[in-house]
Amino acid sequence: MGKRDVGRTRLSREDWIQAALGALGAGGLGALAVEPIARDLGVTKGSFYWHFENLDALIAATLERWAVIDTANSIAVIEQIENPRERLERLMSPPAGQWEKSRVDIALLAAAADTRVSPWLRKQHRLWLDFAGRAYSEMGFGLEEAARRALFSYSSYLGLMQVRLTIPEVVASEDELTALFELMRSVLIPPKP
Amino acid sequence: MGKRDVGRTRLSREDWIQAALGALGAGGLGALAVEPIARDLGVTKGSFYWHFENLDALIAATLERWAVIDTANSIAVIEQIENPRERLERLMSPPAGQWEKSRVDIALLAAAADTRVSPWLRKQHRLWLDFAGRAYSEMGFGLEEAARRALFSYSSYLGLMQVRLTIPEVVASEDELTALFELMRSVLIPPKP
DNA sequence: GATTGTCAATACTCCTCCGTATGGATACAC
DNA sequence: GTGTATCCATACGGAGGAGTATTGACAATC
Repeated sequence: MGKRDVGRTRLSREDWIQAALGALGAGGLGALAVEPIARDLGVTKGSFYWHFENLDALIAATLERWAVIDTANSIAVIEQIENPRERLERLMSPPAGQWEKSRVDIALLAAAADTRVSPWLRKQHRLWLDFAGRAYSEMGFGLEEAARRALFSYSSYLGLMQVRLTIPEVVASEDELTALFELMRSVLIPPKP
Repeated sequence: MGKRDVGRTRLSREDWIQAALGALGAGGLGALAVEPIARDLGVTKGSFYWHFENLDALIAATLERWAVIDTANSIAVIEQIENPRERLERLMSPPAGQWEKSRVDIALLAAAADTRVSPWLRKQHRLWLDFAGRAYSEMGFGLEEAARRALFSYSSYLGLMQVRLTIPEVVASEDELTALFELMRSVLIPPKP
């Protein structure tokens, strides 16, 4: 966010990626630009072009990093759970802790039309859909129905985060948010037999 | 879309708004720019600045127009139905005909961070939420629960359209889309008593 | 302490877009 | 057909960002 201490240490490729993630979450893909980020880092673009080939390289590196932080961090953990219903319940819970993280998700969703992010976004979606689809399948749904439910769950989840970020007033309190996700689970995960 | 016949008739303010809507749906808010649209219309920006004060004026006019086309066309029609369940079912149906229309919706959602569209977007959301909330309320839900269900329905609807536009492969056939919305209704609209 | 490698500042060129100013063209009024 | 309003082209100026090339500062190494 704020400018860093001027004249302190020198920057690494990693610093640029972190700053890029911040810019992406704050201002969308359009904010992922060399000169603005350089200003924010208290540096000129002379630095940037030493660490990266060009802007596209930064975007690619940022997406790559995000894939590790985001999906791997959530799905990889939930995958350990053996009970499929429990997996789905975890999947349909409010993002733990930082809403800043989901800002990046929404920013990427908003940039779905951009050819530099769309292929990457497809992969992320497939991961989620396959994962949720498998859980539904294990719960006894046929393949088609399982895939369909997974897709609908995913859509609802994304839509919920998007609306929350777009019009925060409607989800004023944390309690309201909890209730919303509770409704989501009760509606999308069939009751125990 | 394609360039228009060069040297034909002259343009009206209306033509610019139509072209702007096309650009918005095709390339997002970023494509709502004077010179690109002028090129697409086979005209220079000399024309534009005669019809409009500046770019912001075009954006405002385009949003205004979209509010009429979109909301008035859907909600105003459904509002006539007296049965609340039927209203909800109509609300949660695939957008009639043109998917081009939902492209604009998604583009605007993607631009939610922009201060020129966010106030307008809020109004649209409120319209939808109030409308669906009232329907749920009439079906016997308490105010809180009705509002919550409305919000969740809206989120799901938006998410569904967004995912469909982002990864069309997952909703390959029309039948699959129909099935998806059917699932949505069956899950979000309580069965008849 | 001189050398080499790492990182960043400066100073460009190129491009795209916004907005203005002004004059030219076309249609309509009368 | 002359005049006037309407619509558009041309030619500006200015801003901001992508890249490149060159030089400078600092650190590590030997």
